[in-house]
Amino acid sequence: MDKPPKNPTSQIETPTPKSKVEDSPVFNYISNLSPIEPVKSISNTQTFSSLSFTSPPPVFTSPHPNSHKESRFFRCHNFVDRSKPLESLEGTDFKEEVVVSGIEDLNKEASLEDEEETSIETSSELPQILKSESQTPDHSDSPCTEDVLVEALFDPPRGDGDSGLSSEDVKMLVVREENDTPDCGRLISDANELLVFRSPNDSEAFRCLVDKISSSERRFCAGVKSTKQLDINKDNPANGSSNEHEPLAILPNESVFNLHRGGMRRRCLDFEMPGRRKKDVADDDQQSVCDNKAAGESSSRCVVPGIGLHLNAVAMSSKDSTNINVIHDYSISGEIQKSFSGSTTPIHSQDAVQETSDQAENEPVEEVPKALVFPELNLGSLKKKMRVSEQGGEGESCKRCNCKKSKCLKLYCECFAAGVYCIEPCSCVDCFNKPIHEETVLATRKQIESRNPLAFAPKVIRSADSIMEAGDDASKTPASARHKRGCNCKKSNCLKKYCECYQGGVGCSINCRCEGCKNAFGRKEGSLLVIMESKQEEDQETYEKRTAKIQHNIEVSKEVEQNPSSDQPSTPLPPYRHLVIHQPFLSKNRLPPTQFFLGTGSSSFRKPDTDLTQSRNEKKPLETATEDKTEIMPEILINSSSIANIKAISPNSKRVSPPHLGSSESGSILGKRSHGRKLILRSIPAFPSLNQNQ
DNA sequence: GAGTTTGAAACT
DNA sequence: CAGTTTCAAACTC
Repeated sequence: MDKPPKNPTSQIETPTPKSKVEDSPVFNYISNLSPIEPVKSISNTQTFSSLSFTSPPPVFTSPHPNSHKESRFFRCHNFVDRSKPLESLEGTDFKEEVVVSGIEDLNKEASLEDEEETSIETSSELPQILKSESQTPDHSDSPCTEDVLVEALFDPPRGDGDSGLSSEDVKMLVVREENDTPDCGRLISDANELLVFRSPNDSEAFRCLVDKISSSERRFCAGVKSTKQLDINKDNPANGSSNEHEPLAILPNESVFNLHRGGMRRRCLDFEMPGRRKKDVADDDQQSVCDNKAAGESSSRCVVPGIGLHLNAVAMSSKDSTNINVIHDYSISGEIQKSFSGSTTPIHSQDAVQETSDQAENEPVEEVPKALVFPELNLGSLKKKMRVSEQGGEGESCKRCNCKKSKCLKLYCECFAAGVYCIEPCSCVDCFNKPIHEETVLATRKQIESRNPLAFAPKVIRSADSIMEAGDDASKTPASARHKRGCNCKKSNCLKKYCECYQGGVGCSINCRCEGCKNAFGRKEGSLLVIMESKQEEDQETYEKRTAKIQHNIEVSKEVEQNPSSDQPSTPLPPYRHLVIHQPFLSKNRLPPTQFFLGTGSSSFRKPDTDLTQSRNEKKPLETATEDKTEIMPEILINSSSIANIKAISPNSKRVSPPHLGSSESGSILGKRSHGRKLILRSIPAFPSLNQNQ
């Protein structure tokens, strides 16, 4: 707030940039190619801004988390935008979107699973909204379906409880949309991609990550909101005089996205977690939203399991992974619909019902869920959190801190680090990380960001590649993700949560300075190589199996699609799906499969700016990747076997992930990698990074 | 629940 | 940039 160091401009610029961007030939080109619209550019800026909260540029810099998701989101939103110009958004439509988005956010935070489930359940409303949107003439294009799908998936919340929509409804929607749009296939694929991205990032961390920031912002915003309504640019969704939508409404689409994702979730989480935060008085609005949603839907959303605020991956990783998985299933492109109709929906729905049983979800999904969940993570830290939070699902999601001396204004504080306000459950002393001290929080945040622009970025970045990775092991491999900076473990051998890599469910990478690394998710050193080698061995052995499995899964999925009635628990969602889903997050303890090497988009971490751009770029590619998914898996496997070849291999240039084996994350390498990887961009030729435009 | 261990974050 | 200190989570008992 005080002074936006560098980036502040980005926020401010957001408005202007749009025009510029739009005008630019590149923009036009892009817009033509992809569903992305001008809004997108805006969104980007906003999103970042949102991330940074009101002003913090640094946040923007931290690209990863958000960026991935954002880019995708943009699309979705974009689509919305398309249908409705920003202005229109302001109108009623806007509310709808907002609501949806808000829901999404919540879901994301909570957990992808919930999202999906909720989406299904709650979808009743959503569908309508979606429909309306989809109906919009603009959408005739593929985007519509995509958006719709995406939203549907994410939407969750609203209300519902609902009920009503069950997997069938969702299916209907999907189908309907598909029918509507000729390009359904593409759309679907896109949607899948989008979904995929979200999920991971979710990290992500995407989802998270990013999400974290956004969420954090949201919280902050909540606090701020009272103070600032005007700051549209900033993000402050907070304005929210009244309900959710207001703040959101204020924000441009992008902001909305961000808000939805991040802010909404966090708030919800916050509230939820504790049983509801009291703190966020300001958040009341938000709460109302959450509550509404939660209440309506059942707290499930909010509760959502666990999702933690933390965006970063850690907390999320475990559970989220499950969620993500689910999403992925849906997401899986073309097949998504199938999946919906097929096992997935029912599964999810079931899960949703159980909500709490995120893990349970897995059942239907098959392996993924269980595998995904980090055993340790959940057990360990979650334990505490769980305890504190108490509640069900929520508990975990929200992180609580126990700061005694830092006043929750340093990165020592998990809440602060996650970009969220401390809430009741926190046991912190002299906490300044509250809406009441918004200014202080923001100022502090800026300071920290000034020192390290990526300070608030998700620690664990999960690249799309991760998805790819999956493999049979998918459940196992978390690898795709990498820790931003790497760990420095000396005594824990990277086998305990002391290790951020391990905690995040990712393997150690070159960036790590750990000693005696035994990270179950992947060792460093040679780890990459080692892993690869080991993997190669496995791969050779398993590769065939995996590929067979994948194919089998595909077939199954198809069958399932054909026979929707039969849920396939296992769901055959194509293995990839599972894999992808699984992988992104923590896959079980296992390892890290080869993928890391690839790219793991995460790699980008180190260099913030570059990373950002890269990451963004990567993200895009990721989207494109969806197509490849089916192939990707195999490719991945292949890669694992012969990473070196990868680059050369990528024929279409689709995946050019440079195998930086070692590089997995290394910053310098990262940059390269990202480039390589991202390539794919099918729809998008080469996006100039939107952010960059900013 | 208290105390210890650990490693990130912050500081010098 | 390296070394040290501070801090809070993770872990152990």
